[in-house]
Amino acid sequence: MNISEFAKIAGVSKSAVSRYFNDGYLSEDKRELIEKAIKQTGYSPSISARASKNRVTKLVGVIIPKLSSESCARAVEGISEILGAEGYELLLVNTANDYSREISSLELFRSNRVDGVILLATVFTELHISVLKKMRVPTVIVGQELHGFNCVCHNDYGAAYALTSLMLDKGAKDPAFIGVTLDDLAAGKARREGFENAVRDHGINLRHGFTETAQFDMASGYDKAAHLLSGRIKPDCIFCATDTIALGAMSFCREKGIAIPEDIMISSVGDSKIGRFSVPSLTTAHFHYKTSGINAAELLLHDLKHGDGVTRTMRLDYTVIERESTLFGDIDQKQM
Amino acid sequence: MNISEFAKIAGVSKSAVSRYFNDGYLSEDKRELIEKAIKQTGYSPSISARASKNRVTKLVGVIIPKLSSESCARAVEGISEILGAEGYELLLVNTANDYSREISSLELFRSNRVDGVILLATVFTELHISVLKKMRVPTVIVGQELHGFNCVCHNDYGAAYALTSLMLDKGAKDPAFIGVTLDDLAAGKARREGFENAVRDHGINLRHGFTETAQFDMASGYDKAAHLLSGRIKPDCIFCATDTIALGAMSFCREKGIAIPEDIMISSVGDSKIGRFSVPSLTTAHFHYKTSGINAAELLLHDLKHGDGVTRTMRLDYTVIERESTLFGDIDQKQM
DNA sequence: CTGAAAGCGCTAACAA
DNA sequence: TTGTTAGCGCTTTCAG
Repeated sequence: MNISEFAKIAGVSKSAVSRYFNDGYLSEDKRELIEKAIKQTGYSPSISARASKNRVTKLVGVIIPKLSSESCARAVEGISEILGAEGYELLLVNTANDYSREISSLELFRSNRVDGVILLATVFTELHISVLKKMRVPTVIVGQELHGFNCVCHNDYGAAYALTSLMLDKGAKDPAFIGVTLDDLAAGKARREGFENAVRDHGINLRHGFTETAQFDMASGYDKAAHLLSGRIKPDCIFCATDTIALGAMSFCREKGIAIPEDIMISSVGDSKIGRFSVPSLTTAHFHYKTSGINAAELLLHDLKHGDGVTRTMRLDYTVIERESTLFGDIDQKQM
Repeated sequence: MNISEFAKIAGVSKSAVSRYFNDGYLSEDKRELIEKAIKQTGYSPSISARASKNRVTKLVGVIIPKLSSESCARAVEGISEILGAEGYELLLVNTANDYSREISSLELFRSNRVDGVILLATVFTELHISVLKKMRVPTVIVGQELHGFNCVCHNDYGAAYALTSLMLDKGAKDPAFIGVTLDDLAAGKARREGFENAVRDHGINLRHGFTETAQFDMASGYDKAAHLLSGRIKPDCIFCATDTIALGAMSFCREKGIAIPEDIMISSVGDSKIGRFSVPSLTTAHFHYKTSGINAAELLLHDLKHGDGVTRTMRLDYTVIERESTLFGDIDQKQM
């Protein structure tokens, strides 16, 4: 059923039908005729054809590294909420941590198919930046900061600094660090700097060999903790770049009978659900992932409506959540 | 930049360009000319215009109740993996548990915009069914069984039966149940029937008042457990329809000093990550959510390629994972 | 306010 | 193999 056919059934002209579904410069009579015909036929105009004429798809491309990661899912929920309310739909690409797919998806989105793009970013290569520069649709980056682009990011440095300080203020003297690749400027570099500066500002010398670099998974956290805790001299607190890594480290401690927090304190960033239920529960920094999605969507909408060429960076702050893994004394006082 | 303009630059005809991007019935000379021009201009054909001609969008609509739920995320990952490999992209709608949005999304997808639809279903109303019947594009339902439609579902009944039996075989005599609305035929009705039949088959009379209906969240699991455990006569095992509910119930027990599994055994369905790290860890049935997404995508592709009008139902089996919450004796033997 | 007609960017049938 | 030409279904002038 196309517009001509439908117009014939309704007894009006094609243009009248088109107007009905668009601006609506139409008399009541025609309007009623058309409505009646819609009830009969169930006609609805072809979105593809409309997109082809208008050059507006009402689609936003969303590129994410891993859908089953809690932070990603939350951010996408936020994006979906805002964009959905404005009549946009999401074209979702799950790269499954294959960063080359980020590039190819960006290229796919570059000149057509979508009206805008939101990229949940991890690592930026030269290629990323060159493709991003060529984007012809508004684009927002979430989770990383890249000068000259719209960004919504988290205060990674601050969170790491605060959590490390928390442990040192509680009397830890020999801190260690398990981080992720420094290629990841946010989760890698910024969190490491936050840790290191907190240590330095507390007048402590970071011991050589007390800095590890893990993958983004639990097994790796386990291994790195094993390495840190195998020497003669052992750290009395560990700051981990992610909850997942911390959970792996805790798993090692539990196995070896190393008491948390008595023998060693542990904290990390992310506030994942599991950290609330692990034993001990995990001291962490909550990042407002859903909010970051919401803000990214709003930034994009702004650009879509009045693309003023000005790029904006928005940094969301964290909330420290202290739980058992750094809590001396009243262990029963578990926070959820 | 449109095809005519580009054809002029490349020094070939429009059709040659079109052929280059499609079947490729083309001489090497032309091919090279076009490739050179692409490098110069970065031209790529408009997907919208192509969709408008072809009536093929290479888009599949995916409707899900809650993206941040582990099971959903995993299923979508599976879908994305298979469909992505075939050049399809996902149009994702997150209904945020608002079931009326399922209807409106289905209607949106009904006649255009997407080539096919995958619905992660929860509850079927009359309206759902009537809209589903009117779908003009291939549709696959995941997580529920609905006669006359393509379905990929889980063995809810069997999992509930198996877990309940496991607890009764270990000596529990007085089982209780915390389920969800029976409107949800899979997670609600089938799991409840699995529980009840296992109880009956063990020659046990289910005590009046030992059947509760909760929401899909932890707080509700907590409340229902409180209710079950407040009477004079207390159950010695609880089967919960979902891990989330079980975690809530465990939280109540922990607070009241009720020992799991010594005083009461608990098991549930889902194998969520948290259940692996909770204390005690949770005995559960693993459902292959990602596989269900993969199979749904494959079913859809089959229909897309040679829509033979035959509807298929695929039921995936479960794997029982026994952990501490039903494990007497060697409590240290924690399974991850 | 309305309908006819031109045109969006692309594909496909056709004749060469 | 190629270019010309006639569409796809819709929107948008442009007269009236």
